[in-house]
Amino acid sequence: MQEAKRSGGAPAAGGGTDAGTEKPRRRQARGERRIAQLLDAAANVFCTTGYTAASTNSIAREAGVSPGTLYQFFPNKEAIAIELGDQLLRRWRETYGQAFLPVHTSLPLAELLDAVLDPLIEFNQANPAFAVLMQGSDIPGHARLQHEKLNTGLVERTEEILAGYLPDAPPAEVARTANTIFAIFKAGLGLILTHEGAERDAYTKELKTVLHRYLSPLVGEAGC
Amino acid sequence: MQEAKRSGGAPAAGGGTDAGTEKPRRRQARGERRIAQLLDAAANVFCTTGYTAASTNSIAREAGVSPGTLYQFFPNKEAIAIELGDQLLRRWRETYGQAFLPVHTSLPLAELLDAVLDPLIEFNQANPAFAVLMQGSDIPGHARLQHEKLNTGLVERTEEILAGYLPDAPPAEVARTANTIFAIFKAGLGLILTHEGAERDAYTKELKTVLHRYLSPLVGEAGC
Amino acid sequence: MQEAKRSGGAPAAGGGTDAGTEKPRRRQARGERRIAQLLDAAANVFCTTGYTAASTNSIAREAGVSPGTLYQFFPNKEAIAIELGDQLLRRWRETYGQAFLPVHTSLPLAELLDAVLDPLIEFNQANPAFAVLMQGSDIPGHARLQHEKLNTGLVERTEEILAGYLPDAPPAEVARTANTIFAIFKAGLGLILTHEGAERDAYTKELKTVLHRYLSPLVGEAGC
Amino acid sequence: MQEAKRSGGAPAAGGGTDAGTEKPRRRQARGERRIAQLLDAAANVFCTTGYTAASTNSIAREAGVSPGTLYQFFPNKEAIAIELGDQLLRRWRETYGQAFLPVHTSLPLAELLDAVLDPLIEFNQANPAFAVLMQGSDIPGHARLQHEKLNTGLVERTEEILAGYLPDAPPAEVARTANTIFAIFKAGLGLILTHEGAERDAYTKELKTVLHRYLSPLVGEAGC
DNA sequence: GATGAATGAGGATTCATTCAT
DNA sequence: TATGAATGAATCCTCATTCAT
Repeated sequence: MQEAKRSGGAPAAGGGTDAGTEKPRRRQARGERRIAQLLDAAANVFCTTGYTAASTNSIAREAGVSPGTLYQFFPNKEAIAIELGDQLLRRWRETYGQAFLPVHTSLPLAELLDAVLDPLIEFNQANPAFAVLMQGSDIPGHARLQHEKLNTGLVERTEEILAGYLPDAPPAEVARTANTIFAIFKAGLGLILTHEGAERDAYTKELKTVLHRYLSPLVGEAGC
Repeated sequence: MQEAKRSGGAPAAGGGTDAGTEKPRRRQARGERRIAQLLDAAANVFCTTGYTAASTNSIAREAGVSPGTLYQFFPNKEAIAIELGDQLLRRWRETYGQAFLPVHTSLPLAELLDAVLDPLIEFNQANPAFAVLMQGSDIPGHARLQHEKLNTGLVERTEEILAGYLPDAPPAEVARTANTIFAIFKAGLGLILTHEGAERDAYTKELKTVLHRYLSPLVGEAGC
Repeated sequence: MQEAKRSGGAPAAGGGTDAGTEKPRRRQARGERRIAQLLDAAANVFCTTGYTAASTNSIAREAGVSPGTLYQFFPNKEAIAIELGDQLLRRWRETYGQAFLPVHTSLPLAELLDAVLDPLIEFNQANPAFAVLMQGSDIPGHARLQHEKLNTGLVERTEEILAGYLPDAPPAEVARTANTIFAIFKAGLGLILTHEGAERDAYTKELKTVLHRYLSPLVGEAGC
Repeated sequence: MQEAKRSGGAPAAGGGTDAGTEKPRRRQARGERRIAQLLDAAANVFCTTGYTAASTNSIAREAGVSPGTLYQFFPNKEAIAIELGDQLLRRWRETYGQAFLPVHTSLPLAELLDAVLDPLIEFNQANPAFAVLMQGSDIPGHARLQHEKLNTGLVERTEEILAGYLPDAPPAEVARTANTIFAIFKAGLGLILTHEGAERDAYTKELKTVLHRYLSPLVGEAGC
């Protein structure tokens, strides 16, 4: 689950390929594991109780470590959320990120939506904390977390794709459209994640329908 | 500071205007005022800090009463949120509710959307706590609050209207569509409330566009 | 020990002499008692462990109340020290303060020293926390506490008396002399309070000797 | 940052000059360096935050080593303070100590004071931790640290000098006088170290004045 | 009904110290 | 030796809730 970073290599001292950059760590094998444990635990707790109600003690307990251990790796609760967001975004990019580059060339809208949404939804199902942090209507002073990292990343990506389809639209309008798309996506994602089985699929389809109908006039496709 | 309301008066019984229907709760006028004070304060505090971070003490302070007084009217924090939701829903119905009944007859979609959304948005601007409680991504065990009251109320209303337009659709589909509409509405409302001036208007328009494009095929109108 | 504030009067509502000024309190009889208890406890704990090592929980425990109760009256540890300092200074002034006014007229130095030091030493023996707060080499950011309250009060008083004796000295020099006197006093007080019986008396005498010899040339008295 | 002093020369034992007595601790050169590092760091931290508020972790961090390393050389925080006091006293003796032996022969008081105080003040300016540990009004159970080491050392030295001047005084009185002198010195030192430039010099002079006036009658000199 | 005092468990965070590597 | 991870009790402080007046 958390072993995504250093696949190969000796467990203690990181092989020999990039010797030199590894000096200031050393005994961090254990530490890295702990960090992963803690982030996992935080993801669970954030999903279960939300950010505000999540206590650092409960995260530590969930991770099976003492409170002090948590604070050896994170200076406070916010830092945990930030690092978790970063990690999820990184993981997202590593997992699906590359697939996006070719996407926005000039696919038909329906296929574009499939290509973009399916991986996102899949990733959110596998990492429900992602949605929690994106939504983040819980996190005090959340603009920092939300817009600087998770959302900005995705909104900007949306803007880029959008700009490819709407080269003539004024940037403010593109931004507004991207925000709207993203808000709709989050709303639909909420419905998808709170349903299961056939209903979940139906809501997935519905989300695509909404976005297709919203966007087809913009990109000059027949929506009817 | 806090004893400003204890005018004179007998401890148990006061006026006499509405005797008859209201007999056993005469001197509850004071109580009603207290409740209104407290709910107002709660609305402010919930908007400012969110539900979880709002403390009952801060609500009492904001209301200018003591913590003990708060607990004379509400058994716990959750009850405050529930009652606030009820009150807002009641207020909503009192203010705009009647106007809805005739609405869903057979207006063109665009006008229906105006007729439904404009009051809702207006009401949410005036009562931002409404949005907070609707969104409610803060409130632990929120399904109870959300779906039992605010949302259900509005979603059901949406379903009713929708059913008027789609008499042949299976109920499950109507429900799903209503949920989708409502989710989109909340998402758009979030954008609207977090922007101001021209941007706010633009997002309002965008929300209507989204819904119009989503719904026009359903209701058999030309959307293109 | 802490009943110095409202000697006479009914326990609950403070007699009738100053009716009118008592409104905004009401149930604070209990509260005042608690505050006194807490300040007493703080005095003990500060004396025993010093400011930094004193924990708010230990103060509450010493006072026989829960931590929460402490925080109903004091926002934090510093506030306790400040209020304790204020209370001690107030008590000092109430107890001996008036006696000082006539003092500095034109007593012979030896008698002035007796008149000033004996009450101060006596008061410090009765209220050892006074010395702790004066010394205050413990309290972080202590300039606020020390110089604004306890010390300033006494140093200024020293300056005034001194200025009476040295009308021609430049103010900077008077200030320096006052600081020196006060520092010597605190040093001597430390010795006095850490000894007992005959030794204590001997150190008291020694302190007076030091100050007498230091000051007699200044005030134009034969010191030899 | 912290290894700035290890210029040439082994500080205590290292080198090779006195081989023979030091045989079994060859490779302790590293250890000595570590200890010096740690004590330096402790001195800084104690000066900055005081003993109680200084954390062993912060000392280790300031020294650029891990907490575990610190505990390889010191069993606990108190031991660090004790060893630091010892080291400072040793350093004091190495630097100025010898000069004292001839001092107390029979200098005039004013010159004696210069001869004793100037180096002490200078040393304290260079090693502010010395004053912190001497004062030590922070250190819980400080009698141990204070009187067993720093202070005793200096007080005893004062007693010796004093006894040279007052051969007929009873020892208890000599001890009391020495304590008084030392207390005055510490008080004056506090004033000196908290002022700068001309004020610092003025307070230095004032301290000498105080002591001169206090002592001249004792040693049979004309103080007027 | 109203007040404000009282509670104590729980929150985030730190710290002296120990342990595995 | 040195490291840095680990601990858990203790720190300050808050909070929902209750109680005496």
